[in-house]
Amino acid sequence: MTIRPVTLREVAKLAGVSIATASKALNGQPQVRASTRERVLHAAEQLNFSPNTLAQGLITQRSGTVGLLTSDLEGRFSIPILMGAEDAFGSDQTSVFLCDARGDNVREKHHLRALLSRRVDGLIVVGARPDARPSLGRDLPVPVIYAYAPSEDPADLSLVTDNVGGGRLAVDHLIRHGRRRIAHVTGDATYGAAQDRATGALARLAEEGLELAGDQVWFGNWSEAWGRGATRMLLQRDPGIDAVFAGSDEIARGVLDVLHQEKLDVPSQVAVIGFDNWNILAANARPPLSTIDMNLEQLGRLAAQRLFAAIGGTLGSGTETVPCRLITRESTAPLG
Amino acid sequence: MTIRPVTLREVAKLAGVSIATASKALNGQPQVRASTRERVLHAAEQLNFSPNTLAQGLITQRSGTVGLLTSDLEGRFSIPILMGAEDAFGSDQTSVFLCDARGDNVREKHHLRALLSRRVDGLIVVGARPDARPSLGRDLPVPVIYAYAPSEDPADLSLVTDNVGGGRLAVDHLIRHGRRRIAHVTGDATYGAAQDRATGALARLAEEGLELAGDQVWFGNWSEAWGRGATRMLLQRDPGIDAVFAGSDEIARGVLDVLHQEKLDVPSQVAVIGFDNWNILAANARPPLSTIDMNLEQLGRLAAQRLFAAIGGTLGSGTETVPCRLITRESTAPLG
DNA sequence: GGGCGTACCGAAAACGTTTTCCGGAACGTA
DNA sequence: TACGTTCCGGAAAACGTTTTCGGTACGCCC
Repeated sequence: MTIRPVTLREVAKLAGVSIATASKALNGQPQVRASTRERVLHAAEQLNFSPNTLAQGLITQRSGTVGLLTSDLEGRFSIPILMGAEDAFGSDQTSVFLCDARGDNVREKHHLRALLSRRVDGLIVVGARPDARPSLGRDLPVPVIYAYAPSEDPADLSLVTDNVGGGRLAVDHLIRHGRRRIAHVTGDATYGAAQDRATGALARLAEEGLELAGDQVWFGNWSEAWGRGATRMLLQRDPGIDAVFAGSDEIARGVLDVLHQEKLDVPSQVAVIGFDNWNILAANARPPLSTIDMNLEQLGRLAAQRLFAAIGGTLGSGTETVPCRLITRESTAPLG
Repeated sequence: MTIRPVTLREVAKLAGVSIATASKALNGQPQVRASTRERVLHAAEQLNFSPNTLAQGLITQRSGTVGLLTSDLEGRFSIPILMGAEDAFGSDQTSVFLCDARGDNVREKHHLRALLSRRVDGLIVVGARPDARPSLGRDLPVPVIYAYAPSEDPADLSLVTDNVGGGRLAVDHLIRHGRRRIAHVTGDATYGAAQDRATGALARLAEEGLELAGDQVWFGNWSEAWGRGATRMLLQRDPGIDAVFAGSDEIARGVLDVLHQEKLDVPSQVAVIGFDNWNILAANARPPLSTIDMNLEQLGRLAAQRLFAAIGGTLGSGTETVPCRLITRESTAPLG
C-alpha cells in the first residue's frame, strides 16, 4: 500500500543509462538511439513507472491542471459544463480541480488563492445564475474564462447561452405548429435570463404580428408551484390560449399539471414547451415535454478549448454566445 | 497577466533573511525571533506571496490533493457526496481532482493512472449504482475509499447507505400514521438497492403482522412512467390501499399523478412516500412528498474523514453503513 | 593520419520549497 | 577568563524531473 512510487532514477538504472537519457527516451527526444530507447521503455514498463507530475510541473512551469470554480454545484448548470470541460481536456493532459464556493464570496477568494498556489494553468468560473458577476480581477497570473454567468468586466472573456435566441426558438416552434394564442409563464424577473427569453419570445411574436396571450409575461419564480398558480390565473384571464411557453422545465411541469386538472388536453388543445431540457423533468412528463436545450456541455467544451488556447498564448475578451437547440417531444404536436 | 509568481527567494531578499529562515518564519517554526518573523510575514504580505505547492509536495511527499473518481456525474448521487467531501477537506489543505469515467472501464484506468501520476494522497471512488463494483486493486500506493457503490473486495473500505434501514423507516412512518394497506412500487429488481429497500419494508410490515398490499413488490424501472403504470395495475388489483411506498421520488411522482387522475386524495385517502429526497421532485410535488434521504453529503464527509485518517495511517476495511433519514412533508399526514 | 561532422550519451544546473545541521553570538556561571 | 547553554540564522542537501552543454566515439574525406 504505502510503497514509494518508482522514480526515473530507478528506470535509468535498470536500463543501464543515465537519468538524462532515460528522460529523453521516454519523452521521444531524438538524440537517443533506437535500441537504447527500447531498453528504457521496457524498463519503465516493467517497473510500472509513471512520472511525477509535480516535479515535471515544477520545472516546465506548467502544472497540467485547471481550476473549475463554481457556485452552483447542486444546481443543474455547472454539471454539464463541467462534463464538457472535462472531456475537452484529454485526461492524460489536464486534470481539473473542482471547487464549489457555495455562493460565498470569501470562500471563493479562498479557493482562488488555493488554486493559484497549486499553480493551475487556467481557471473556468461557472456562475450560479446567468447574470453578470464580479470579475476575479485583471491581474491574475493565469487566464480565466467565465462560463454561463458572464463577468462584469468586458476585458474578461465570457461564454454565455443565447437566451434571447432560445426564447425566439421556442415561440417560433409553437408558431410553426399552428399556435396563435401563446402565453409565457416564466421565473424571477430579476434574472437576466427571464428577461432575455421573454424578449426573444416577444420579438418572434411581433414578426408574426401576434400579441402575447394572457396580456402579460407572467414573471414569478422558478418553481413548479408558480407554474401551477400562474396557469390558473392565466386561464381565468384568457381561457382561449393554445400554447404556453414556460421559462423552465420546472415551471412547465406546473403548467402541465393544471392543464390536466382543467381537462385541457396537451398537446391537442394546448401545447407546452419548457426550457433547460432537464431530462428528469422533461422526458418523464406526461406528455414528454418539448423544451429548449442550452447546450451546456458544448459551452463547457468551448470554455475548455478557449482556455487551452489561452494558456501560453493570449486571451480574447468580450462575450461569446452559444446558441440554444430545440428538443421536440410530444407536448407540442402540430395543431389540427 | 503572465507575470511569474513570486517565490520565497524574493520574500527572503525583501525581508533581508535567508530562504531558510523565511520558510521557517512562514511555517511557524520556533527557531526564529519574533521580530524577524514579523519582517518576513510583512514582506510576504507585501509581495502577495503564495507558496508553490508543487515544490512543497515534491519535498514533503504529500501533494495535498485527492482524486474523486466517479461514474455518475450527471446522476444525482455523486454530487452530494462530492460536496460533502469537498467541505470536509478544508479548501486550504486539500483540493480535489474530479474525474468522471462515464461508466467506461478503460477511461477509469486512464484516470487512475493520471491521478497517481499527480501523486494524489488518496482516492474516493463513487459508483453509479449501489451495487458492488470491481476493486481498483490492492496494490495501490494510496488509500482508496469506495462510496455509495461498495467494492467487491472485502479488504477494501466501502461506505454505503443503509437501504434496508431506509425501507424500514419508510414503512414504519406509514404505520405510525395509521396506514395498514401499504403497497410498494419500486425500480429495477437487479439493483441491490431495490431489493434492500423492499426487504426493510417487508420486515417492518411483518413485525406488525401486516401483509403487503397489492400482492407483490412491484419491481420495474426507476422512472415516473413506471410509477404511473404500476399504480394503475395496483389499483385494479387492490383498490383499497391506503399508502404507497415508492422506491424513488421519480416513481413517487408517477404514483401521485395516477392517484390524482383516479380522484384519490393524497394524503387523506392514500399516503405516498418516496426515496432519495431529490428536492426538485419531492419538494415541488403536489402535495409535497415525504421521502427518505440517504444522507449522501454525510456519506461524502465521512469518506473524506476516513480518507484523511488513512493518509499516513493505515486504512480499515469492510463496509460501513450510513443510516437514512426520514423527511416528512405533506404527502403522509396521519390518517383520520 | 589529421581534420571534421555526426550521433549518442552523461554531468550538472535548474525549478521552489523544506529540513537538517552547524556555527556564531549572547549570556550566565564558576 | 574559561566554559557551558541557549537562541537564532544560514548553507546545503534533498525531492524528481527536464534541458543544456560538453564529451566521446566513429566514420568520412582529403
